[in-house]
Order: sequence, then structure tokens, then C-alpha cells
Amino acid sequence: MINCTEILRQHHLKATPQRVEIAQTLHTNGHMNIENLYEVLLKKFRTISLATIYKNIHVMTKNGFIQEVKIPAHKSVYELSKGTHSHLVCTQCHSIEDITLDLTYPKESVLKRSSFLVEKTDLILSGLCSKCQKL
Amino acid sequence: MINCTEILRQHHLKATPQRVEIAQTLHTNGHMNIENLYEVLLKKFRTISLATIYKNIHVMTKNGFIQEVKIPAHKSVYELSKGTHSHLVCTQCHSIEDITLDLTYPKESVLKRSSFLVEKTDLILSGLCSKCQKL
DNA sequence: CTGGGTGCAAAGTATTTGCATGAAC
DNA sequence: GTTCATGCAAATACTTTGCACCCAG
Repeated sequence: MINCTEILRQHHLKATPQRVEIAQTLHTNGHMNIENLYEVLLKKFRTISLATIYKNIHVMTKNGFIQEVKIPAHKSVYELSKGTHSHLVCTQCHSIEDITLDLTYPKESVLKRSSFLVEKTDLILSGLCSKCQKL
Repeated sequence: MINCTEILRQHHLKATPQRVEIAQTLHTNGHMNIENLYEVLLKKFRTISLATIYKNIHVMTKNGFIQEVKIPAHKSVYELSKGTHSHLVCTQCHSIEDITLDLTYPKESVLKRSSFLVEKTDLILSGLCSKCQKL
């Protein structure tokens, strides 16, 4: 449980019940797509609309409160912004796990070989999670 | 210029003029989204339909002839399959460049710290290309 | 020939927008 | 009280499907 009301305000967003719940849900469940989020929020707000979800995801993404993660062959999922990290995505059960990896070498390699200025990295590792390897 | 007819057949795809042109266009232009591809192909085939593009992108992706690349804040782009590589994406001019980076360290780190079996990596580096840095 | 591809139109899905009402601050 | 969010409905955008006709092999 986190204090979403406060965090939302710090991001210059009015802390409506819907927003608090979106933030709380993303915090609890980790990574969710729009559909999942809608299903979960419906339990709390019987009349919430997809438009509300979309509008909020949009402003929250724009101001950096949350981030979109694009995964091959998946719908986009959203997560609360936090330090740079990578994602382990199981191609079997579709679970998504965070992992913090050191990308110093690849980044230095870019520096040496091109004049591109790296500001952000998104690394998705797809494969089999431990459970699915055993099946 | 490459021999797309032959390459398509090797992938068990009938080499229709539309397919040959899709392959050739992706080879020439590097990374393209559906819209770009459609615009370019319209010049060659005045009656080609989006449905044809979508259907072909679909079968070609499924059989591994081409690959979808999902880039934050971009529409998906497609490229001819080739060895594993990463992408440098300029947040200013939206150019996309390939670069081959050594991901041995991050991969070993996954091995040591989890039992996840990595089969595929997708690394997107976003930032400023050399041209946009000078503006 | 024959299977599969093409292009059109229609359907399906996803996302955005306009607007009246209502809630946050 | 003012500003901005919500929820509905409609509009738009994106993608898939069905089908008659046609072409690559």
C-alpha cells in the first residue's frame, strides 16, 4: 500500500478516486494492459468508463508518473515509473518480471562507435520463466 | 537490390509482385510502419489495398521472414529478419538505426540471478542522433 | 489446373473526442 | 467558485475478415 493521493499531487494531478485506484492497482499488480486495468477498476467503480482509463493513462504517461512498456507480441502494459530496469517476459505464460541489469557495456559501445546520445534504454528479454521450463 | 523472389520462396511464400515489392521496400528503406509501406507501394500498385499489406505483414512475420519492432511512443515498424541487433531511435527526428551490441553481460547477469531462460533480446536505445544534437 | 493471393467492402477492435454533469481543491 | 475529471455516446483510427476473381507454380 502506498500513498497514491500524495504521489499524484506531487505529479500535479488531481487525486480523484479513480486515479488513486489506478495508481494503487498498478502498484499492486505490477504491469497491466488497459483491458486488465478496466476489469479490475470495474469492481471498485461500477460505472467507470474506458474513456476515463484512457484519458488518465495518457496524462499520467505524459507527465512521467507511469510508463508504457511495449513488448513483442503483447498489448502495451503500464507500470509506475521507477529506476531504469529491464523486463523478463515469458513467451509461454506471458508473465512479466522486472530485473535491473547493468547496461554499461552496450552503452559504452554506442559511445565508441557512433555519436548517438543515449538517454533511455528499453531492454526486453523474452524466453521461458522457471515454471514454464519445467512443464 | 536483392533477389526477393528467391528469398520469399525459401520462406515458403508465393512470390507475388506485391510481396516482392514489400520485401524490396523493407530492404531498401530499413524500418517502416504499415502506413509508410502502404504509401510507397501505392506508387507501384495503384490498387493495392491495406488488407493486402496487413495480410502479408502477418504471414511474413509469422514465418520469420520479417520482424516487428516495437518502439516506445512509435507505431510498430517492420524489418527484414537478420542477426540480433539493437535499435537507436532518435526522439527528435524519429530516425531508426541498427546497431549490433554485445549483450553478454546483461544476459549472464540474468543467468546468475534468476532461472529465466533468455531466448531473445530486444534493446531499444532512445536519445538524440548526431544531427539532432547539433540543432 | 489448383491453391493461395488480391482487392474491395464490411465487420471488428482499439482509441480518442465532445459535451453535460459533478467533484477536487 | 473555478478548474478540471468523469462517463456517456459518437467519432475516428487501426486491423481483420469474407468473398469473388485472378495469378503463381
